[in-house]
Amino acid sequence: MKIYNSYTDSLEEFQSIHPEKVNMYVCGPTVYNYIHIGNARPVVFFDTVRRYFEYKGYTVQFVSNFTDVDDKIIQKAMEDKIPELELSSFFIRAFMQDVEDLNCITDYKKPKVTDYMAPIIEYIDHLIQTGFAYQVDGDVYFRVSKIKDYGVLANRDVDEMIAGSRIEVNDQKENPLDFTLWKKTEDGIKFDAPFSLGRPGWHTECVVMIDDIFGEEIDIHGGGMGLKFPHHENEIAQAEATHHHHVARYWMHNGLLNFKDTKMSKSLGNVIFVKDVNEKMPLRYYLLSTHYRSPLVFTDDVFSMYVKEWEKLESAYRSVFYKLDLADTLNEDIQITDSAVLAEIQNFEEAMDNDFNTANAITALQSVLKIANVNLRKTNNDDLMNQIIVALELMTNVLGLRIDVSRISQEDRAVYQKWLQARTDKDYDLADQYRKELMEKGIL
RNA sequence: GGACCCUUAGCCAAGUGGUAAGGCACGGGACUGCAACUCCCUCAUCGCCGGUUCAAAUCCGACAGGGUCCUCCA
Repeated sequence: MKIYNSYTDSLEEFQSIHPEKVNMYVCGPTVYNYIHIGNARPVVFFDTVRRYFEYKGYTVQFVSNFTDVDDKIIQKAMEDKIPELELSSFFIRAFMQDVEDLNCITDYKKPKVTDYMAPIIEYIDHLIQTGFAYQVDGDVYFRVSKIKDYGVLANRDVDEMIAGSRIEVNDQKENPLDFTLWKKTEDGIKFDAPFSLGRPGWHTECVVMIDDIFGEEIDIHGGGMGLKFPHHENEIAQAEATHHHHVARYWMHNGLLNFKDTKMSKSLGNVIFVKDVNEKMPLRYYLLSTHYRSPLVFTDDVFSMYVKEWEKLESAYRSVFYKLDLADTLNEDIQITDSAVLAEIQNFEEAMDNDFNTANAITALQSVLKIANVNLRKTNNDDLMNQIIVALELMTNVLGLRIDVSRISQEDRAVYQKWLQARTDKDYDLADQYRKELMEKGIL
């Protein structure tokens, strides 16, 4: 399979460091608010990446952090007059609820900055000892000039960045590009370190967590395009300083989500929270409808289109399922042998193998729906119908699209028989009554 | 000031040198007791201009429009 590596800006054949195993880390949220649908994009996408690797037979160790120490958290906590940890734990729970509602796998490791304070301090201290960092009046900065590859990930020329800077230079730094490892603070939660009473910078946590949990370079590091610079660049700089590798073999960055014509961001205030979107599966479907590296535009009209497509998927799947269930011929242990269905599974895998092209994978899914609908009214094709169910399940599992169906109860079966009988009797008033009941349950 | 990205039918979206996948909407049929669902058919020469090539949506250049980033902002 091929993955687009942001570090080299090219499509590369994926080769895991350890056979049959994928170690991946995705930058998680700073927990001071609910997440919006733009924040949900990497969450859903990298969950899908994980699912596909598992489908391919890999064991995936998936890690995603929570940044629970940060200026924004401190500020919000002060506004709300509650302790920082109370605020962050509230939004961690809210995040997990959203993640679960989006049908993401939730049993992954979720380290928090507050759990890693000692190793982070130790790590910063080590950088100072080795000359990669320096202290100025209680603050600690990373010495970027020591890293010769700095700027490779973000594809930036260091000299140009300095020349083009329009931001006021912090004259405490040796070099304007140096970034904060530790910040001496007056307000809010503070931690005791040899440098000062303060809090860590944002860029160190991921490196320390990855080192602690994986103990070596990992296969994949993911996150939003917006994190590429400076966050990921700085992670790499630190890893080069201490571990002499680039954190990950493959860096993956998803495109941002725009709301109408600008990006959706908390600071612009044009956000739609995940928790406020009722149609969670259509949301997931929408987020996967475009290749992950392309920008995605959200408007109500576009979203309603995906709500509709989702309903088509759901209704076709249910129709096939209930057809088999009513005939008592449901059999999900069947082998797929139908050439058309097999071809679509192959298309699906080829799409996913090609840098997780979920847009094309969805096309394969839709083709299976077509096969289902075309054959739904035919008889004596239970075998094919069962193969379709298996194929749909395979695809929707990889994409994380959950369709709720359950076996039809005895009572509903009776209603179904009565409906058929009433139609045979041409008693349409009665038939319509039964039909309404069955439709409300989604059986028809 | 600098770097990078995007522009495919009414809408969403694949496609990276060989004469435009798929979905939604529209229109025309079919099925149905009526309806819903579903099915069949129809629906674009790829922002604009110029260049390279036997051949370009796909490569190069200019222009227009949109977007992101440029030192503690996720």
